[in-house]
Amino acid sequence: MRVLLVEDTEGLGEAVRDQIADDGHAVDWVQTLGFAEASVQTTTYDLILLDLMLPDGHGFGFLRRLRAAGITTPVIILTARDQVSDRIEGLNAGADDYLVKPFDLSELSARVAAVARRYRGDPNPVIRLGELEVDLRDHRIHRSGLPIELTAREWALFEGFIQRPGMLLSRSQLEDRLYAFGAEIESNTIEVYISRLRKKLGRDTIVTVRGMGYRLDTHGH
Amino acid sequence: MRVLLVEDTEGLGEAVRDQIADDGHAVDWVQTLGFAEASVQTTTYDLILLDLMLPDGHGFGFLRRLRAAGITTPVIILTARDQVSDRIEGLNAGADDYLVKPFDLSELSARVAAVARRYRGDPNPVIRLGELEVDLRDHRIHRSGLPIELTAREWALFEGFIQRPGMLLSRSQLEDRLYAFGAEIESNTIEVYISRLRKKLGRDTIVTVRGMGYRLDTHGH
DNA sequence: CCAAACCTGACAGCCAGCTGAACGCCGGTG
DNA sequence: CACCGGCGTTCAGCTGGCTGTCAGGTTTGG
Repeated sequence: MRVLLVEDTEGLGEAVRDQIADDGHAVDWVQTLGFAEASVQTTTYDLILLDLMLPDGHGFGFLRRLRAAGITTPVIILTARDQVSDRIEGLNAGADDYLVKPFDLSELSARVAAVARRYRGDPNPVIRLGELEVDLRDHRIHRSGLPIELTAREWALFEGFIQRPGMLLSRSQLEDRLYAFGAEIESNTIEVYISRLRKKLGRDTIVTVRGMGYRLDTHGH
Repeated sequence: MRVLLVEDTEGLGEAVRDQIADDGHAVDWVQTLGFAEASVQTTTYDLILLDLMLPDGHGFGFLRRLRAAGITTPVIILTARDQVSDRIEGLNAGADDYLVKPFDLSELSARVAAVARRYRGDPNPVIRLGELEVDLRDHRIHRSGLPIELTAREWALFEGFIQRPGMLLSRSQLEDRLYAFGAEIESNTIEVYISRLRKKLGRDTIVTVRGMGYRLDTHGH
């Protein structure tokens, strides 16, 4: 998918861009409504991620102009506040979904994936990994035919591995998946969850790369 | 099944047409109410998918004229998310189901399949689920042979589970079934209805997936 | 053989979810 | 017109299990 990210905050913008790119989408990142307008006129996007408070105006106007111009590209709004009126107004302005900052990156991935699935009409993808069968949509896992229960956090972490099989994921990347932006964690929580996942899914499922991070064992052996 | 698709948006129309065709149905796609009226006069359809905002008028008028003419063909309405009151009005006008754009194509397939099952008088228009027998067409449920009464809301919720047995449904997905799209952010209404359904249908019928949503227990126990 | 990095069992606090109860609204009824 | 019963929604108290932390053990690399 081709994604336009409209976000003026440096740190957040980078994190979002990298995450979406890692998910396999092409991202154009602009920081003002002016650039956004120019981009949508020259390029056809499959999804727009739109921050509302921007240096040169409010995102609603941009969204309304889009819709008025007959552009039906799905739009997910990113906003700082939990203002209910914002949410309703956003949906009325033609937004498709809504993410309240701070959000964690797995949440973002999930929403973007939902749009992508809609876009491609993809059916339910079941991934096979050694003796594991993973149903991404239904959040179900079977190991040698037996169902395995994962908690919310365990799933969020494991999903990160599944979506990037064999790729090295640093601890901070994994932390960003589990926790809202900025809310860094002090202790060895990631290690604990890795441990819990290994206990449930098999010792060799996740491989430690000492000093670097973890990766999923794709040989599934 | 023979399906009439009334939808003026090019991209969406194509996607829907292809999806339904892939499901093995014959699709006629028209882009105006005028063509739609002409089509229903010359052909008998088993299902009509109806967009509401069309270049030559609003879909409700068409739907009402259909019903007034004694045509009982099932109608599924497709509409944008910003028309909150549409759902209630649509159901009053004689619609059978309701899909909010943008929707998942697999979601569409599920609803169409539900109609198909209902319409064809399938060998089993009654779904069996453990000790439950569910009659989708008549909205009747028997548990171990004894009739069970569900209220409107309870049925709306339960139907969502029945149409996608075993699939994980998030709270917001379930809320979307009960309300066109309200701001029902802070309330445990869904939990209350889950609780009531469990009381009527059996504790194990609906399984909680903590932090993620609910799913129907397909093992029926 | 040492230090750093990592693993994992245990545990207390907390939060998501469950449910009985109450309230207001609506349509039907006497 | 007042009453009544059913339905939808909200609230509050409760509970179980998830979560994050720590401590002590184990592995790895140099």
